[in-house]
Amino acid sequence: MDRYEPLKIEAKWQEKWEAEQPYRAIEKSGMPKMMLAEMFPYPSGAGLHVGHVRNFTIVDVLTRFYEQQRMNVMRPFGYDTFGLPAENYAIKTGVSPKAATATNIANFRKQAKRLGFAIDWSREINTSDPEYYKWTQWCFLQLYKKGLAYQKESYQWWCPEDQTVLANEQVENGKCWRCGHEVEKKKMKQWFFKITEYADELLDEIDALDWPEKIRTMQKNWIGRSAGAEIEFAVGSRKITVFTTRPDTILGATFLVVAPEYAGLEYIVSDDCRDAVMKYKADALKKSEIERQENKEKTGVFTGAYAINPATKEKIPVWVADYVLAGYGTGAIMAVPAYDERDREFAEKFDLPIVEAELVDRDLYGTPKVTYKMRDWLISRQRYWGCPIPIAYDKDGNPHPIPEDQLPVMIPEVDDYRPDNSGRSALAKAKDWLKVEIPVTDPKTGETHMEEMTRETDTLDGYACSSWYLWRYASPHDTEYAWNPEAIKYWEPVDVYVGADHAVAHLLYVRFWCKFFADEGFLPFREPIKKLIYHGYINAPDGKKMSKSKGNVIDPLDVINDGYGADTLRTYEMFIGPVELDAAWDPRSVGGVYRFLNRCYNLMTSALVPGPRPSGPSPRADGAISRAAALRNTPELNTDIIRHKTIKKVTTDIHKCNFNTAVAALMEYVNELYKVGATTEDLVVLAKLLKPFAPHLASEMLERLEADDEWPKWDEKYLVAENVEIVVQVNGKLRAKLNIAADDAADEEKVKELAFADERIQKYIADGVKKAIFVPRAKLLNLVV
RNA sequence: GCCCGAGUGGCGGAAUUGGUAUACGCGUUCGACUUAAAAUCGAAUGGGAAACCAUAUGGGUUCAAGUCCCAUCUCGGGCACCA
Repeated sequence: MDRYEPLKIEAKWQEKWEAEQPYRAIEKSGMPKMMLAEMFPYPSGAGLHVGHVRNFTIVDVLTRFYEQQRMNVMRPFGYDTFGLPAENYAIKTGVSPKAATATNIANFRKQAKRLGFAIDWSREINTSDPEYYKWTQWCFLQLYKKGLAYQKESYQWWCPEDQTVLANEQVENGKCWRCGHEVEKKKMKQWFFKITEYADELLDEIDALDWPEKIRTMQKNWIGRSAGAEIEFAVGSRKITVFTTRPDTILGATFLVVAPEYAGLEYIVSDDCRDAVMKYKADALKKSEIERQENKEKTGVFTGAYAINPATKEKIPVWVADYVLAGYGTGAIMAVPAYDERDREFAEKFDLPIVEAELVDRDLYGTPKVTYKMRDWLISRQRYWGCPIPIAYDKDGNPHPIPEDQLPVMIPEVDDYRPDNSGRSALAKAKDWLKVEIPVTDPKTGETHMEEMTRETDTLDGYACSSWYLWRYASPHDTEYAWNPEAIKYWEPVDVYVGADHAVAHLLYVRFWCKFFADEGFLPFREPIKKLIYHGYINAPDGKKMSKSKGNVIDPLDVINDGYGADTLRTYEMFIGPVELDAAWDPRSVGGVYRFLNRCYNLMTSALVPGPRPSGPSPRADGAISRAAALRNTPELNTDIIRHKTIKKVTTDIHKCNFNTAVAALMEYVNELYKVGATTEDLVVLAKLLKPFAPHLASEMLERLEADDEWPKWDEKYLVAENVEIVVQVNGKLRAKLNIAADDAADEEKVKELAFADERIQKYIADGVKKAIFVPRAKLLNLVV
């Protein structure tokens, strides 16, 4: 007996796809293009997890859906390979990050192929490949040339465990996003990208994007624009400039507060207060972010200095307190305890005056100023396994860019991957590599000579590598350009981008780089991603996060190899719930999806067997199929209506990314076909609609049915039934359903006549009907008694 | 604390502009097939004997409310001294 054996079918089709590579994307002018991508994975040693499968399957369903509609589709694939896990593994085992990465990529590729994704494998990229990071360095140099990559000495987040600085976006609740260790503040000279240059545009254009509101709100909050004013307060011969959003409250400003890290603090502090202020500053710097958050009790000390309020001309004291943040505004505020809750709390604690003053004109004493919460993006990392920053220093310590023709700056081979104790990465251990000859032009004579310099030993934040990879997909092997201008013009921006993480960091950085490279004339668009699908996580059956330590991890490859196959896994993960919500894995529901695919297969085989239906018991298909077969071809029971209804439902559901209800509609269709019998046309349509979810089974069905996979169209004429059901309510309650001819259903008088004559209705309307509301659109009649 | 989002059967979840609540799947029960089990197929499945009552709770608007309005409770997410 022919039965559904997913592992056999899937092996057959995967072999065929491997040999034929049918998903190559080729530019075809005049043909509408559709480019789709997932947030490329970090290939860990553990292999694919169920979350990857959800992510990649969403992209695959859409890819196949558009491909079947004969759009010119590109669905590339790549690996985000720099980062701490590979480096820490190297420190522990001595296996080089390069070798470990190669092994992990091979495993990921194999597993992705086992899931049957419609990937153009010729467009595979890897951020730690020198052919790739050469261009990451090129991007850095473009930003450097325009002053958007710069060095600054300031207090930075430092992770003592990973021995590296971190960007603001990589500190979560005062802890390192990678290892969870508490972070500290450390004063260091570091490289930054000037993302704040684009703060306004990043904010203003976000609402025009087809992105989930949640992400747009998070980005807006992160950028955090506030309009206010800067006001100068004289302090002896010096001055303190404060930022305020309420310059109109200046008459109530009874003291100033500066942050502990405030740059001019040591110059204004009086001698008798100096010890107390310096001690307070030292304590504040030592405090971890966690401690600062836990203790919101106001603390602070008087500096001994007084400022002149420019509005009242009164002398007001200057305090230092850690509730004022060094990095925001000017690091100094005018405290108006009558209007600001925090200032009031501080004033009450330290017995400072609170004055309920009148408001003044906003522009009277200050200059208008817009401030952002977002800071510039700190990109230096004191780690080995990253993209080297293409910079060298002369003997005076001045930075010089590595000339573009010397790229890539290769990562040197070392024996020990540990950072050295001086706060430098392991790159510092490659003594020969450190020395480099850089051409220097004398500004006076215009002559160029070579000068020996020392290379930068910091590497770039991995987010830099992922800030441009979507463009590399357009021309992944180009040796002349980071992205080929013609290819980028055809394929991009990305039409659909799918992911579950990086709401602010990555998704803000790609927008920033896009705007910069558009300004430089390298990109013909200013937003890189048209539509973003942000899907939920898949949790363990107990609803908790899957984790190795809890032992509740579901391995997708186990699900496949248990006999369910990739089609069941894929379809299940689309059926699991609304795409944007988290879902809990349910092993029994996986079985339900398997049964559904099995029913699809049996429907086909029983229809394809010529002659009388198989009789008697059989392993998978028996009586009901026979009955369905017996009903087939009986003209009264044609399936045109349900077929067209299903085409419409599945098509519109996929457009709306309602994958769970699309699968439900297919299940409903199969259930119907089991009852009334399937025509060949029904089976072909079923296979076509099923293909995005279960491509192996669907391909097998289409082959046996000798049909192509072109997406079917529905015809509205089949959706208009000859008879319709009219709902009759009495006082809003369902009392009867009338099955009447479609022509009569639009006729109010006719419907009423039939309803009044219906015995189920008569008993409710014996005392007369006050009002009758007929809604043809809803096919509903409501009688008010 | 502030800003969003969500509360629907035993469970995951469906329900155009307000218009038949509970699609689909799981689970459960019964039946067919089988020596038996599994698998498969079929039937039933919100509660209640019924009238009726049910979409977190209490009000409101409406001929009609899961959907709109007000209040309350619970859960989830984001931000968190941003002046």
